Amino acid sequence: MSTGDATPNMTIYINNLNEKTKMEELKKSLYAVFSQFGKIIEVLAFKTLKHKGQAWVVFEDVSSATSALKQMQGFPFYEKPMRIQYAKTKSDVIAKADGSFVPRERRKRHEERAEKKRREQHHDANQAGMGLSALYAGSYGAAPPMMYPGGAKSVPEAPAPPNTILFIQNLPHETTPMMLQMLFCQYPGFKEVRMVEAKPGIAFVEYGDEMQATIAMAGLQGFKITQQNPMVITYAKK
DNA sequence: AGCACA
Repeated sequence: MSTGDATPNMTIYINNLNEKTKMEELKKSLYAVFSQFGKIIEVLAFKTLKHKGQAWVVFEDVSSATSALKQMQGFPFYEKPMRIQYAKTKSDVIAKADGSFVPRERRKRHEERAEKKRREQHHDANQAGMGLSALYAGSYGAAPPMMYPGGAKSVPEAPAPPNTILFIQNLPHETTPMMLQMLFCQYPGFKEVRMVEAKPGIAFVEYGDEMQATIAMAGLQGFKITQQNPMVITYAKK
């Protein structure tokens, strides 16, 4: 039972990203889906052959990285499930901040004539903006692959396009609308929870717009009300 | 598959 490979780190390493996604778009979207777990200091991605399909998200603290890793594991992103690990080493931004940064050997670049920056600039993580429209482009509403250690399987469900209404499945039968409200109202734009008496185990949750619904889905995907019941969230059919 | 520091 491998619990994951690396030891906890403020930075998560993500691979299996869609390599067709353009860099700025990718970074913005990563920022958009991960900032719910805590303050993000930096998002890094590179287009070089060796680093395509990979990214690093640097959080302000490890607990954010840990919940991001757990909650977003396997999350469908540009039509591919994210694979997330802790980064193997400390990010430079962090090392610079805590004084442990030592400049590494130059990469093998024949040209290194300009050593430029001598003052570190602090990235203000607030300028990320809403990059979520990008997410909607890919068909992103399909039921995500469930890979929860609890072993519950997802209910097969036809892919639905983004919607302001989320469809929640695999709830324990004792779930009440109030319980769901407490969970879902944490996310901006929350409007209401609807449950159908005749159909236990499912619910509908509505948000003001699709972007808000998407954030809530990402945040609560797989959330377990009981150990046996990781919730499965998809967009409701229109 | 591939762990960097635009």
